[in-house]
Amino acid sequence: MGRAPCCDKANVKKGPWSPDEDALLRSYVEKHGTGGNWITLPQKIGTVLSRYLLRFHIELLAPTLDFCSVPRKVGLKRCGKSCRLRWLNYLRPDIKHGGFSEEEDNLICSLYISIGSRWSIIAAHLPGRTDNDIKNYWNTKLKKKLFGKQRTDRRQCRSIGSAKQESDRFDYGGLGIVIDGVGQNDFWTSTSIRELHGEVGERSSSDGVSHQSPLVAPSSPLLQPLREDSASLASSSLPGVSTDLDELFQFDLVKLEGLDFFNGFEGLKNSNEVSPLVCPSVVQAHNEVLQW
DNA sequence: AAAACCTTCAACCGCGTAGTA
DNA sequence: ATACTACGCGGTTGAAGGTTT
Repeated sequence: MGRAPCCDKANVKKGPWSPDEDALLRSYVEKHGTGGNWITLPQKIGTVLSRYLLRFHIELLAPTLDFCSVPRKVGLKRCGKSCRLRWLNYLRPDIKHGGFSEEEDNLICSLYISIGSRWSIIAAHLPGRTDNDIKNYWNTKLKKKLFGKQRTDRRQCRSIGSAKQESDRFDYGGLGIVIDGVGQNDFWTSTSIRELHGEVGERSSSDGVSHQSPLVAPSSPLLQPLREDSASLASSSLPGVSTDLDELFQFDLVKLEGLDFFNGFEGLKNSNEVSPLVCPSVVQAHNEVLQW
């Protein structure tokens, strides 16, 4: 018996996000926040959007449009987990896109040498960078740079998003409100409209969606003190803290060959101490973990 | 020109952990 | 104490696009 899936795999869309999906998620999260529950977020987005579209239809388009042309099931057909990832890695307003600076390279390298592939901790020291971003950057470029492979300088002209992605789309009333994932049987009937009206009426005051507090920027991990990192390092699945910390800082001297280009690595080759020439925050992190 | 190969990176997967009933 | 649920993390995958042959 495996673990239960986090969502109904058959009814969620996978693959690259379309610009419309991005816009839906972004606007919802910016307005309503996540509500502390990513799993139910796609349904909430659908609920809000359904009400909006129905009102839009009734108030503005009723004289001209057939009710049956109003989409009944709208929203994000995405797994909550996927929404979380998309928001955290791409849509968050404080994300820094684009190439890494030399300074960032150095910091990533030194932190990797110091604490290994704890990408979330490393990301916490690079404002605007995500762990996924740093992990990819490490795996594709920095690792090769560090361990001697020639890096090919290549333009990064990959287009963001997925313009090529196909999906069933519904252009609402030809007014530019485009909805993805509307199938043949997903349109409103007079019965279903009544049902929704009843439902909205019953829950108008205890709605749980419209009354959620607006998004509060998560306490930025970027600003958290290193001590927290140290604590999480020491407590994260490390049964024997001192032993494992020792292992954590056992540098493989073979792997450190070829690091000469990197300021401060000379010291690393000769001892288990982080050279003070390495970025100060790394020294601090290293020392605090050891002290812990 | 085109096939083969390589690189990049967004997204997925599954596991460990924390919180809660 | 136990079971369940959701979150967060790190490893991996695969599509897209670039480069080489």
